[in-house]
Amino acid sequence: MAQQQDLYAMRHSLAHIMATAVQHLWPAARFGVGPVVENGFYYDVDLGNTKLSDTDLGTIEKEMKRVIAADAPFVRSEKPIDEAIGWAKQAKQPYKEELLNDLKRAGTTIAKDLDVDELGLAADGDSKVANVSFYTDADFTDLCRGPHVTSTGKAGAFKLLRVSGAYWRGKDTNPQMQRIYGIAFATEKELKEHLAMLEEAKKRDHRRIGQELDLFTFSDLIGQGLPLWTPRGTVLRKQLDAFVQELRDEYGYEEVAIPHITKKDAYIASGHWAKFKDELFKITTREGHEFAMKPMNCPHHTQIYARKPHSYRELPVRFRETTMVYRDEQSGELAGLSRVRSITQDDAHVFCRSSQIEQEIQNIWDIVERFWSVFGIELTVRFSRHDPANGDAYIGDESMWSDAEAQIKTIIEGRVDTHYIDGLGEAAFYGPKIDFLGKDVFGRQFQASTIQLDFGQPQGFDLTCIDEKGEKERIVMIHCAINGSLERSLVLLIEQTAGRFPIWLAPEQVRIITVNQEPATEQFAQDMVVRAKKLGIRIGIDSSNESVGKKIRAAEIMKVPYTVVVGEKEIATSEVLPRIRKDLAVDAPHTSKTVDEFLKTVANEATSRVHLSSL
RNA sequence: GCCGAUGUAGCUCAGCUGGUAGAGCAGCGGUUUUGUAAACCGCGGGUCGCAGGUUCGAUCCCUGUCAUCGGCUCCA
Repeated sequence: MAQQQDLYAMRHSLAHIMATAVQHLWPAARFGVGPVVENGFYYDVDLGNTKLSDTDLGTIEKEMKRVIAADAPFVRSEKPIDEAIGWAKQAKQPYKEELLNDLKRAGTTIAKDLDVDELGLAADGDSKVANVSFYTDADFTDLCRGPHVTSTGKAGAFKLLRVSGAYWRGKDTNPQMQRIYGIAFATEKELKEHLAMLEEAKKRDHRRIGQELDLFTFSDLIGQGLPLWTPRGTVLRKQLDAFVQELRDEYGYEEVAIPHITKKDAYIASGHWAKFKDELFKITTREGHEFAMKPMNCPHHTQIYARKPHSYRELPVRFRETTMVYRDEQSGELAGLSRVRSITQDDAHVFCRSSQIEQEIQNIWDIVERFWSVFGIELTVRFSRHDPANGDAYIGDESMWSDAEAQIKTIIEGRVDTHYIDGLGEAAFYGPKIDFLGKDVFGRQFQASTIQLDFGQPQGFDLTCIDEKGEKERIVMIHCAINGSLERSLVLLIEQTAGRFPIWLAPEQVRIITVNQEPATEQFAQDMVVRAKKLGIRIGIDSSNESVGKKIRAAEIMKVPYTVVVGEKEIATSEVLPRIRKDLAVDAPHTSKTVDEFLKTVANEATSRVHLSSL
């Protein structure tokens, strides 16, 4: 614990040292905030027209090393708030001045967009700020609560990684500052280890593996954020989806199918038009009607529900469909498969009575758990609730929201106790959500599975059932996606496995390698393929005129689970000695089997959805 | 969309401050008939992302544009 605090102080101190260096190099620099983040720190600076590029990082690092070598002490001081504001004015630090003014006005129970750590609060929990604290090192003084190391020489090992734009206080209507990022550790050794780990992470990047294993591609001609799935990648998608369908079938979901466009009217009724009209791909027909590519499936599904009256006895009605939706995301947000414009949702909608909400959510959560546990992937639960301070962003009244959220909270706490993130302001505009967050190989978090409660669309589309008294009753909708999107699932899956997919997922499960090109060998291999295909095994042959060693290597690189070399020996004995991919071979010795035995084993494994081989 | 960086063969990359491009792997052809992570020889392949401009001449300099990467913002 003490060590963690030390590291925090080091990183925080490095942020100040970096600011010191920046001030030396660009005396007119105006500073924003400079907090500690995971593995390091950053500082937001405004250098006017000077734009930093990566080459400036070296210059800043050099100056930082000079500041560190001087080993200047960090000195704490305190000023009354008004005096502090005067200081900021005099020092020509408008951003600090703004923060101090906010602090004076709002006290310590400050607006949430203020970074508390960055403010020089002298006393915690006091609603009226009397004094604020400052830290000075060398010739740089900054508003800051601390703590810091005692002197600049004790700041530890660091490296500046990058510079990027960042809006002042996170608002895109504010001026953009330059954010300089660094990582820092107590020792050089730990720093090196972290850098090595980042290099390792790059090798698992789904974009790289997607290319190496030939899973998907992008084309400038087709467009940004529109992945094209190769035969191998398509196998992965189909298998994932089949798994979800299988799970959902157990819980009474029925498959439906809808067109990919719709009239704009559907989104006006759902409420999406008002909020998301700029993010729709719009289509104007030759007769001047406005259509849009569907950005979600709920309005379509509501109309399937609404085709006829429903008795309360039929409820819950559960529709599922895996289909693409299209969203015109801003170009700068697109990234590999984790953010795309054509999103494959394994979407489902439950139409039910209020009294059925809890059971339905529990069932969905069961599916989510059963799905992800097969891959050994643990997701973080987030309770995504509305922000009462931002009422305009949501439909419905406050009491509806607080009731729904209370219900969801009880469910969450019943399942994970306190192990969830409180997502204030993360709700959908129509209702609270339970989101399941995954992390990519670089630690970037994004939503995968999601369960969403919706009171808005049943109203917008006037969805009802006939209750026990023969009267119309307003129903509730639950939206859920287990994968979230197949694209995002594949990010998690590819990076988790580094492309070493379990057998049931592997695009190519068995590869036959011929020793020579004799007709008898070819024939033996072909026979094996025919038998394998009958068992539903995905099998390939490499009968190219290359050495066995080279062909083995090629199969290894493609992470094929089973490689079988066939030649005179196999023809003579009708037995094969399968080579098993290393990660699968842990508890599966390489032993000879007859061809039929071998293929049967593979076929069993291919349906069992277990990770490890039991051959 | 905003800030910064990058864009050379299918892939990974080289190309010295302007004189129209190279390597390895992959591919194709041949020799070889191969036994569990790279046989040997040869060949083809690039309007240097695209479009303008400057210049006698542009992969290299300038402008625009498209795409990728890292952040910011956004995410039904």
